[in-house]
Amino acid sequence: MSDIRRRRLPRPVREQLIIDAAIGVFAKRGYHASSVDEIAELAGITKPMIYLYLDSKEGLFLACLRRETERLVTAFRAAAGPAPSPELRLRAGLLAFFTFVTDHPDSWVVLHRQASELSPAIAAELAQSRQAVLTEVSGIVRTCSTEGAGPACAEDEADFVAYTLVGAADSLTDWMVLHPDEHPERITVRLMNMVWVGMRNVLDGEVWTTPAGEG
Amino acid sequence: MSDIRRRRLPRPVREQLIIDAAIGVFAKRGYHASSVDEIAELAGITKPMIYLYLDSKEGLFLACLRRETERLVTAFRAAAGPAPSPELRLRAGLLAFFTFVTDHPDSWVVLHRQASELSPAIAAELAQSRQAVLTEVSGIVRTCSTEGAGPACAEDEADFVAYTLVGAADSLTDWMVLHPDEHPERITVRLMNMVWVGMRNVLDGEVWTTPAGEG
Amino acid sequence: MSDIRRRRLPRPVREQLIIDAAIGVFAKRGYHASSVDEIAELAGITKPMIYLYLDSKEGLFLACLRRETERLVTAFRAAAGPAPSPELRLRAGLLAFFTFVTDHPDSWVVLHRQASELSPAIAAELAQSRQAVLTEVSGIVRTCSTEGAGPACAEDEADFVAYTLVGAADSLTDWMVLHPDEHPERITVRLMNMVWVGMRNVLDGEVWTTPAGEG
Amino acid sequence: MSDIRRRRLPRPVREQLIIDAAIGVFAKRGYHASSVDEIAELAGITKPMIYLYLDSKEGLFLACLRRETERLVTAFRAAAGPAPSPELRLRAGLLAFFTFVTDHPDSWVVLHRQASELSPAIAAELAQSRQAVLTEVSGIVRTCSTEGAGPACAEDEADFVAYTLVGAADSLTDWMVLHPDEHPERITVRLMNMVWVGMRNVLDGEVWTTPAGEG
DNA sequence: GATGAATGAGGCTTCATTCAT
DNA sequence: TATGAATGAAGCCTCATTCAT
Repeated sequence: MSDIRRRRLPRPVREQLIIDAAIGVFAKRGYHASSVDEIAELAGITKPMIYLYLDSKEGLFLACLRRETERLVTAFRAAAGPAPSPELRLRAGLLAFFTFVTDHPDSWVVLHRQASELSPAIAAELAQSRQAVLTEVSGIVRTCSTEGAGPACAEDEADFVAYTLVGAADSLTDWMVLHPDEHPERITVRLMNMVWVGMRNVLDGEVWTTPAGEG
Repeated sequence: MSDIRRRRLPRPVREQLIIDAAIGVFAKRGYHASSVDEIAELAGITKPMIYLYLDSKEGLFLACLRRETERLVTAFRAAAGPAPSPELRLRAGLLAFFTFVTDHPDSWVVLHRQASELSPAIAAELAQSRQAVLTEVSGIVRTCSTEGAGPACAEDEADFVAYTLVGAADSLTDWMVLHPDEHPERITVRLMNMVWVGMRNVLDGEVWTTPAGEG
Repeated sequence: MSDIRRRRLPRPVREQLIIDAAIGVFAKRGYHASSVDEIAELAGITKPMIYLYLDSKEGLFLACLRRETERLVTAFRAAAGPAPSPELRLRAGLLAFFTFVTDHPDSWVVLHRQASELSPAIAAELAQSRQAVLTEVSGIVRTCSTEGAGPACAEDEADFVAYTLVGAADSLTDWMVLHPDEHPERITVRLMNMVWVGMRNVLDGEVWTTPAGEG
Repeated sequence: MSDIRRRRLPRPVREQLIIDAAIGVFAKRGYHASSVDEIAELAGITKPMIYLYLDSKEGLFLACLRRETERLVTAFRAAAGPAPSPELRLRAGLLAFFTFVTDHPDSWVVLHRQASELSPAIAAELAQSRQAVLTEVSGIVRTCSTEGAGPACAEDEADFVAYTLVGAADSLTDWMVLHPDEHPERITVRLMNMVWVGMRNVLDGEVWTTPAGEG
């Protein structure tokens, strides 16, 4: 009885419902191919409400970006922060990431799979969003080197490792779609296996050399 | 005489010019935000020619995809194929990739940075294109395990590693933009350093375990 | 106590405040380009109040028209009525007009500078408003002829003169903007200088003829 | 046979037809209340053609403004230029004006009866258009003073007179609508009668004074 | 007396695509 | 081989107006 057609909701509630709907459509179609009409219909209201609350299609997309970036970063920090060692922090962060992507696949698509076609304002926000993720990862990575390496050099190396990790994790979200039975835990363990040793090599400045006797 | 404005070119030549122009525009704006008008102007002809030769905007995009996929796979194979060991094949392949991206950044954007917004036909072709890259990598990876592991299992593991590698490499193309002085060779070495050891652990089925006394 | 934010004003007061705001917006933007939203905001209330009190955007504009027409006509009559001779009545009327326009430029813009784009109801009211002004002027003009000319004919001539005068005066309001130091008195005198003699010629039925030996 | 549905006209021809239609609609409804749809329908084509040729609604309006301003100014000059005396030049100019308005009433409405609601670009063009008319009139007026008065002062006076004349003439176009049997010649003569003498007083710097024994 | 929530309708603009030459 | 002319469809956005409290 309390849901007499969920009409006349207070603004903050409506806004979240609109953003929910928008994420779904933006993820499915991409920014340009999404129509505000479809988002409005999915949200159960009419277009003018979207423009009243979120200003424009661009404003709507930015709102999605901001909300989901915050959610992801929060989840990542909450998981990685309390862990007692660099190794476990990285493991916890990766697990949080794969869990987030498993639970909110649309959000991840909206955050990281938009093409290069976006307006300056959106491109800036998107870059910032991606940077926020990289910053979290890089922060952990910097604490992972065996020795306490020099700061400037270490920063560059840590960035390199962070890009590698984020790219690998992103790509593995596609692999997950092909292996729906694999749990985030398993994937995390495998990725750790794959990068943990080599990552520290890189951070410590060790250099791979062409095997003896070859090209 | 030679500058009768290069009108009346034979069809195959025109087609390549059109595809050249299209890749530039698609990379800059993304599929949906690109207009056939702009591509026609950049190619120096009128729209009806595009429709006559490539059928539709979709057909034009597919042509771009196919040509560039073939170029990339060919470069990869030419580099990796002749190398005498798995390690060197992987190294050569990665180097070929980073070199390709450095030389043809637009092509890579068109191939791997298009949003999820595309029509079924395009989405299929794009998946196939990405799969072609993954197949090459996976093929090499499968020869890298220390022991000759069981085939079925190995295939899955090799795929996992391939997704990781392609994702890492893709992401590192962004890192390259921020570090324009780093050459493909340097990046390849670093990436090898980072994954070579761990990759073989994964392929050999070794399992990372939570460090003793934690979690 | 007096600044409980002036909420809950009695209806007649609120109505005047709304009309004040509306005149400003209508003058600045024109009828169609004005939005009820902007008027409501400027008036310090919400849109439903405007609809409650003035019925519609059209009703609001009509209310502006009526109030300002009455103000202008009243000012004109008060000035022209008591003067002892036709000449002085006309002079006083013109002075009242230029003074009104100086003091209430928005009102005059709303009254006489709206495009032809208005709804029938508004167009009718606007025509009536302009006619009210013309009627005042024409009434004075009719008393200005030297001789007591025949009525029917005189009426037509007086109308002609009235249109001329009102058009001239209207146009001079633009001239005033370019010459902000000129006072209404000076302009009135000049306009009188320019039309007084010829006006009476026209009213007396004298006909200008092409100068001898030309055309 | 040559008019197999007037389709596929060359661009310059189509453009003029579009402008013709636009003037009609803009005059009837005003800029804001006019819809590009209606203009397209009246022009016998579809909207995209309008945008292809004239860029935007604003561009379309500007094209109307420019074409009609040029026509009016040309007609005015052609009439006034050759006349042998100031008086006759003014008379010829006024006659050309009233003839133009009679023949192209929509053009005049578009040129001088648009409200204050227009975009900066349009407002600027409109001001320029009105100024062009005033400049023509003012140029003639300046030659009308009895004596050769001082230039600077004379310029100001001439402007005053020009504003008066243009305003009077504009207003009389409304009067003409109520008196459809009056020909431009008659109106011109009357207006000359009304202003010729007084105008020269003003230009010569004579000052009207309140009649003795009054005020 | 006053308002926050909501909408139907319509306007400007652009795009992929085709026709006739 | 090549193009100027033309369009159907659809998208973003805004506005006057009303409902429920």
